[in-house]
Amino acid sequence: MALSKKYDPKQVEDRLYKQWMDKRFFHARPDKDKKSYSIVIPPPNVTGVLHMGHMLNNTIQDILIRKARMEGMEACWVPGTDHASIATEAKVVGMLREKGVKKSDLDRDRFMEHAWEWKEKYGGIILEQLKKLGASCDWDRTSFTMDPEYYEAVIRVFVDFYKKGYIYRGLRMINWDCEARTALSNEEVIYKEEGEQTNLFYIRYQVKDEDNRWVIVATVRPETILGDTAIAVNPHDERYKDLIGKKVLVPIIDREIPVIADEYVDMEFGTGCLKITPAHDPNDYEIGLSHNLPVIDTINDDGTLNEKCEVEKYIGLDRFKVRKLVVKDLEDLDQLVKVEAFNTRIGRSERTDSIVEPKLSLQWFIKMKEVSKKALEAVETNEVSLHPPKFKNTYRYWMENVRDWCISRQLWWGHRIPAYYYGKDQDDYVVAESLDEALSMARKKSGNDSLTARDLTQDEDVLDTWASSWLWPMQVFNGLGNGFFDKEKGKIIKGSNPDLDYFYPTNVLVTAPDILFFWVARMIIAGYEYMDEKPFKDVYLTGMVRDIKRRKMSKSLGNSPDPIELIDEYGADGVRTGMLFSSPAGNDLLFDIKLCEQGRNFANKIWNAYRLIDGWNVDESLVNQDHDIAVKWFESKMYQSLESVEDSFSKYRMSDALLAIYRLIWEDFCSWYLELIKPGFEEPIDKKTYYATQGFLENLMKILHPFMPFITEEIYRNMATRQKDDFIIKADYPKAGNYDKKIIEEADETFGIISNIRNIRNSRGISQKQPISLFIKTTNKDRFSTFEHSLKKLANLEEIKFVDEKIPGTIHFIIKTDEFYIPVEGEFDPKKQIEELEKELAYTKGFLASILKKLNNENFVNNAPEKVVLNEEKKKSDAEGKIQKLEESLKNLKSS
RNA sequence: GGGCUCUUAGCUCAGCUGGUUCAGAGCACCUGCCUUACAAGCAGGGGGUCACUGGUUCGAAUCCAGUAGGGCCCA
Repeated sequence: MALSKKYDPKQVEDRLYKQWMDKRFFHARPDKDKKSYSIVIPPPNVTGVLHMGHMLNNTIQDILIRKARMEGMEACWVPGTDHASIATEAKVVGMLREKGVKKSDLDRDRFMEHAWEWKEKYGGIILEQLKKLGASCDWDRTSFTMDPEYYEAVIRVFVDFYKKGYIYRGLRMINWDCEARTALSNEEVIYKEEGEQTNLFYIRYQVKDEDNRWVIVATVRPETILGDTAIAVNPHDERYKDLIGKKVLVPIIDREIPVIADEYVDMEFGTGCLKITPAHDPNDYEIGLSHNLPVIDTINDDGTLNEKCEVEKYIGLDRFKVRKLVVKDLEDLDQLVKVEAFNTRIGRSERTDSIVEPKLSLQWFIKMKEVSKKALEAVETNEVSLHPPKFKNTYRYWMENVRDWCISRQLWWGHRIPAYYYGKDQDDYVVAESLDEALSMARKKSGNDSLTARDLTQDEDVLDTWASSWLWPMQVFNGLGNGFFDKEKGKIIKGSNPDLDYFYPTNVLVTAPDILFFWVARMIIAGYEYMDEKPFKDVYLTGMVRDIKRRKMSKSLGNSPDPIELIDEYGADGVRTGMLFSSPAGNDLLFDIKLCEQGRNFANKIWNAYRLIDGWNVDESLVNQDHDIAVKWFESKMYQSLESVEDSFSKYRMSDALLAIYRLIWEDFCSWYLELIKPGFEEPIDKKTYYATQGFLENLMKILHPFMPFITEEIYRNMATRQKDDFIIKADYPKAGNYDKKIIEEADETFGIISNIRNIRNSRGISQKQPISLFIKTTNKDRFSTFEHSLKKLANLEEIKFVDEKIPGTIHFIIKTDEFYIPVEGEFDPKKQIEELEKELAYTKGFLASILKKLNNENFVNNAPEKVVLNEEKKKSDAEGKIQKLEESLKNLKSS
C-alpha cells in the first residue's frame, strides 16, 4: 500500500498509454455538437528517427491537442510521414550497395520494390517513438504521402495545375553532378567554409574592327569562354562607356559577341568586364535572358566538352583538361594577360565530391506569382497568423519575390510525373491522370489515331517531395479523393467529405521556421487554390534545438542526445517539461540535460504532495476553522494563476504557461498551502479541509495534464474517489473563476513576515523548531486577524502580541509602517541589528529621494496623470513613515 | 552585398500602448538544515550603468537616430 518515495515513470507510462489507446481516447470524428480542433503533424521524413527537434515540436502539439480535448472540443491530431524522395532514395541505394547491388543494375520497378520493402521495415520507427513521448495522435488516421489515395491526389493536382496553365516545362540552371550524372538540390551542394584555392585568369578579347584595342576579362573558368555570348560592363562605368554596343571576338574561336550594359556588373571586381556564359553560370543565364542572348551549352552531362565549343581537339575531353589546354593556347596567342591566385567558393557534390557544374536542364515548373497572391494576403491580414509575428516580414519578402518552383527531380522514389511523350518534338506530350486518358489525348493532339499505349513514354522524373506535402492538411482527410474533387472547376466540392468539412481548416500548425517557404507558404497556396480557405488559423514556429554552446544538434558533432534514452532516464513527462522550460516561440532552445532533470524533479515533487495527501486520516467529527482561510486563499491563487495560464496559451507562450503552473504547484500549493493545513505527525485531518485539498490536487492535475500527461493521469486515477472509467485525459479543463485579490495580497504580506522571521532565525542560528514570540506595533490590528493562525503556524510562534511601545533589546524589523519585535535571550546582538536597520534606512532614503525628485518637478506634477501623481504621494508618505521609525529605533539602539 | 531581427543577473529569457517598490523569473551560485510528503528535498541569501552614444519627454529597459557586436533569410 505504501507509495514509493520516488515517482517511477517506467511503471506508469507504457501502461497508461496502452489504456488510452484501448479506450480510443485519441480518435476523433465529426460531431456536430462539438467544436472541432485539429492539427496535422508536420510529417517527419519516413527515413527519420526521432531527434530533439521532433521532441519539442510534437510536445507542443500534444499539449495543444490535449488541452483542446479537455476543453470539450473534438480534438484531432493527424500523424503521418512523408516519403522524402532524396533522403529515402539515398538510404535505399546505400542498403543495396551493401548487398552488392548497384542502382544502375536495376530497372525502375525492381528498385521501387526494394524501396517499399525498406519503407515497410523502417518507415514506422519514428511514429512508434512518438508514442513513447505520449503523443495523443489519432493513429487511425495515419497518413503517408505515397499511400495510394495520396499518390492519386498528387497526380490529380499536377494535372489540374497543368490544365490551369500553372505548370510548364522549361530550361533552368541546376546543380549538376557530372560524376553521378544527376541534378542536385541546393541542399546537396557543399561549400567549404573557407573557400578553395584556385586561379583567376585575365584574358584579353579583341574589339572588332579596331586595331589593337582589347578588353580584359577575369575568370576562374577559362574553358567556358567557348560558350561566351557577350561581354557585360556596368552602364555607369566611364572606362567602357564607348564600348557598349560594339562587338568583340572570343579568343581561339573568333566568334563575334556584343558588349552589353548591365547593372549587375561589379565595377570593382576584376577588370570591371564580365564575360557572359549563359549555359554555365546562373547569373549569366539571368543576364542572358534579359538581353536575349543565345545559350551555347558546351559541356556534356559527363563533364566533357561537346562540338558546340567549336574546337576539334577539345571535344570529348574533360572540362579540367580543356582548361589547361585553353590556358596554353591563350598563352600562345598572347591573349593571357596574367594569372592570380584566388580564393573562391566552389560547390562540391555531397555524394561524389566532384565539382558541381551549373547546367541548364529541362525541368517542370509551377508559376508561382499568380497562385501565391491570396497566400500573401492571408498572412498580411492575419487570416493566418504567424507566431511570433516577426516572421511576417520574412514571409512577405519571400512571397513578394517568389520564384517559379522547380518540381521535377531525377529520382525514382516519389510521384512520377504524369506527362506522356509520343513524339520527337518538345511539345509532343500530354499530361493525364492515367495512361488510358493520356492515350486518347495523344491521339487527339497528334491526329494519329493509330497510336497505342506502347508509343507513349512516361516522364522519368518524380515530383519534389514538397509537391506532395503541400496538400497535407487537405489530403490527410482525403480531400482530393475520388468523388470529392470537381475536375471541371478544379476545386474540392464542399459538403462532400464529412471529415474534411469538419476538420478543415485546421487550428494550428506547429513547425520550424526553416520550412516556412518550402512547406508552410505552399500549403497556404494549395489551401486557397482548392478549398478557397486557409489550411490553418495559426502557425506556431518553434526554435531550433541547439546544445548549450549554441551549436546545432547534429549527428556529426555527436552533441544530440537520443530522445528515447532521455525518456528512459527522466520519463516522458520529465523530458517534455524539460524541453518546454526554456522555449519561447521562435527562439532557439538551448537544450541542457539539466532541464530534463528539473522536469523529473518536478514530477517527483508532485508525487510526494500526492503521497502526503493520500496518507492522511480523516476524522469525520473534527472541525478546524483555522484552515478555512488557507483554503479560500489557495482557491483564489489558483484561479489567478489559471487566468495567466490561459493568457499565455492564447499567445502561444507555452513556456510561460508551464512556468506559471510549475510555480503554482511547487510554491503556492506545496510550500505554502500544504504547510499551512498539514496536520501534525499521525494526527488526523478534518473532513472539510481534506476534501477541499483533494479537489485542489485534482484541479492542479488537470491544469498540468497537457504538459505532463502521465503522472497527472496516474495520480488522478489513483485518487480515492475515482470511478472506473474516469480518465483525466477527457476530464474538463478547469475554468478560470473569480478570485479575491485582497486575500491574495494579505497572504503575500503574511508570507513576507514569515520570510522575515525565518531569515532572522537563519542569520542568528535560531532553530525553526524553537518557538518564539512576536510583538507587533501597528495602527491596524485587524489586518493581522485573518492570517494570524497561519503566521503562528509557519513561523512557529508561541504567541503574537500587539503592543503600543517599542520593545528595546529585541530583534526588530519594519514592513511598511508596522514594526515587529522578537524577544530572544542570548542571541540579541545590537551591532548586527544596527547594521541591518541602517542598511534598510539607506535604501529607503534613496527610494524617497527618487520620489521627491519627481514630486519636486513642477512639470511632472502638472503633466503626469493624476493617478500617477497620487501614487507617488502615497509612496512618499509611506517612505517617510518608515524612515522616521527606522531612525527612532536606531537612536534607541545606539543610546542603550 | 540586400532584407529581417536581437543585445536586460554567471546562463537562458520575461518585461504589452513610456509611469505601482520596475529592474523580474527559472536555472546556477553561497549559507544553514537528513524538521515524519519529498536531499530528485526544506529554509534563507548575494548578484544587473537594461550593449554604447545621442535625441524626444515632466519621466526611457521601453519611443527615435547613429555606433559596435551577434543571429537568421536571400544573393
